[in-house]
Amino acid sequence: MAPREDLREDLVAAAERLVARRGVAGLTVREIAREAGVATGLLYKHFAGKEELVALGLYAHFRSVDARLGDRPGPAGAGTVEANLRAYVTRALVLHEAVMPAFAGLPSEPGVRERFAALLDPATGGSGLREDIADYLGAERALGRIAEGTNVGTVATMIIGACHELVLPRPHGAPAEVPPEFADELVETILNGIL
Amino acid sequence: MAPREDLREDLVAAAERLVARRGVAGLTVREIAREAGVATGLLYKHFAGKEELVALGLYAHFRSVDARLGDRPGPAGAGTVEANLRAYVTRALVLHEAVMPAFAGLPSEPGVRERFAALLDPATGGSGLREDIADYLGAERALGRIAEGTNVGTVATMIIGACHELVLPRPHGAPAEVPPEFADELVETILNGIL
DNA sequence: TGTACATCAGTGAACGCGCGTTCACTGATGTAC
DNA sequence: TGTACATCAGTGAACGCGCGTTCACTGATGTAC
Repeated sequence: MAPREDLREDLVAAAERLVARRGVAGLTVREIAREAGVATGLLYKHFAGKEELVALGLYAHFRSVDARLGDRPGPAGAGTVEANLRAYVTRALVLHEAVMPAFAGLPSEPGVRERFAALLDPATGGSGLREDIADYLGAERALGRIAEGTNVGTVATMIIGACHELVLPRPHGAPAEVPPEFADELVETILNGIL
Repeated sequence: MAPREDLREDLVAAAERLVARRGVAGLTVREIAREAGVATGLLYKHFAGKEELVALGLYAHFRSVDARLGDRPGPAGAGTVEANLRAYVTRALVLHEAVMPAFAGLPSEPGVRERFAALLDPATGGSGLREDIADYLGAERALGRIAEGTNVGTVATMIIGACHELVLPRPHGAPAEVPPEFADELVETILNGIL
């Protein structure tokens, strides 16, 4: 039989589709092989085992969503801080909505989590967006466009955390839907406070 | 053999200890039975199955942590808004730190999640703390101690989300440690903004 | 009080299942002559 | 070109394992006489 040179990529792509569709929890090698249209055993000719393949599929999904986000907001100094922050909030919401279901099952799969972490850029550690926001705010602070005493790390955590929280599945089934004015309200509060 | 009247409670307590120690992911009925000091089969004389028992153990853990938190901050109008909010942030941090590891595996166990959700007060839906904070802020707003236009739901989401985010396990192993000044910084930003 | 029996809380080996993984096999292709 | 053979990508039944669940059994207790 003729060798398929791209079979490794096909298998990763199959895993990626399944991860995007149903998350890492409960995936089976038989399912992935069926999705790729090959026999189960073939998988072990290309990967150390299920965990490596699933981690690669998850990573591919993550990268794909990240790439779809387009250019980063900013740079600092351009436009208004308000508009830039709103763009970052929207970015965080889209990222979390697209990626959350896939990641939900990760804590139950320590092997996959470790392999996935090893694939991430060690510098950013996978929380790239949080660092992006903190860096952006640090630059604005240096330009004097936000308060001197601002703790940019805390603010970045608040923004990411609020998006995360909003998208998180509630105990009763599906996550609450995101109110359309959420990004506006969030940025307004961050900029002006509530006093 | 003499019937043990409190065996049902013993089994739930055993499940609670294991859930608190290692989370819901990967628990086995044999483990729970061993922890309770009884034979595996006995479990099925008291519960519909593993999922019911684990859900009850998780609920007991949740209630136990919640009870340990003590009285709610507030009421609105008393003390300063700053001090009250700081108390709520501390409360949210403690709750998340104590409860997060146990809940981490829930998305992979839909049966347990459903049974757990059914145990929660249908009114609060398990996000009781978020509602508490929103209610508190609503009352302060009515008293004129915070800005009239404040969207209390968004602010509550930001507070809970930031605590959640901070406590969440990172891709690389354990969660980042909580900086001691985090609560102060968070409240300061919420109150005054960053402009 | 003593004895025979019924009850039933509790036991734990056994069952069925689905999983990740292995491995003896297949058959199309490339090569030697 | 035709033929015999080696190669090796790909197959999928079979294996071993751990799981949730079941069920025939045990033996201490309560009861009847």
